[in-house]
Amino acid sequence: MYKNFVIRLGYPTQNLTLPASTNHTLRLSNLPNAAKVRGLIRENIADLARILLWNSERDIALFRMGQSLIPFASHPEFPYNWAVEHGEELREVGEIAIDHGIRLSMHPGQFIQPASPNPAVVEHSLLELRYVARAFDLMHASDAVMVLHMGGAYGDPATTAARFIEVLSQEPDVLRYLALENDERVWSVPETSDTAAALGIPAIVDAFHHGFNTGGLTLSEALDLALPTWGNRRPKLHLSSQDPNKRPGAHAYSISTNDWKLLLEALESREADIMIEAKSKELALANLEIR
DNA sequence: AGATGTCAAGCGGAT
DNA sequence: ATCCGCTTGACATCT
Repeated sequence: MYKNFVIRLGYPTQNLTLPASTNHTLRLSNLPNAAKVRGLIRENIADLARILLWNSERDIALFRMGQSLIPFASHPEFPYNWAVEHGEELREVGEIAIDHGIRLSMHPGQFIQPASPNPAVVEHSLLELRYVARAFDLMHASDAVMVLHMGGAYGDPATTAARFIEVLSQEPDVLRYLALENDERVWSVPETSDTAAALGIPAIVDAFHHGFNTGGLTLSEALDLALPTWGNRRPKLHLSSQDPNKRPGAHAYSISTNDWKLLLEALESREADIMIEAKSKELALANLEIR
């Protein structure tokens, strides 16, 4: 049914209307309390199921799960084998997504630095990426996307990009889901697209970040470069708007009409899955006219 | 009871 | 040289 839409929309982490969150977590000091951890994970999975059903009733075809779906999943002190104990629950919630044609994603955060010169940071980062791949596997989420920034450049972007490629080329399980997103300071679309191409994976254009760090490209040119990296998969994009009362780069409550119009114009008739990153989460989708 | 500050992790940039 | 922001919920500690 969703194939009828050229543009599909989604939102991250939580639903304010229900309300429901896939990002319930706990303090590290409480991690030894396995009963507490189990309960939180079941709460995240139950809320994910509620969100997926809510989305399906409104033809919302994308959802980004919270990175704490399994809190501290990659931490060495995690108290039990989460993939075994929650495997069936993850399979069941994954089936809801499949049944309703909803594409899932996750977005490991700023501490994930696979190109770090520090081997310990690289290893922690890989553990986190493998957690995401494992969760997707257990959910049978074959079209899911693991969205990642390339992290620091350590004063030498070319060498760092080469190291990023070298490290991740050893991670076939991660590469099946991984996509590289441009950021507002360090890595622009031409750089993420080149790195992604070298790894045989796609690049996500974040239209808002692109405005701060264009790499010399218009938005339209950036899309021309990144969209083909998706091959025959539906391309993913990110969109957000500037909060007028906060520092440059801060996400607004909703999407400005102009930003939406500019992205649609740059896309022309091409299809895309657009993740809407707004403080008002699912509420921000209501004003966006899709084709 | 309610408000506040801190919590695993790493970067780049502002000051 | 130090600090802040990235994002959000949990929760220890305070009033």
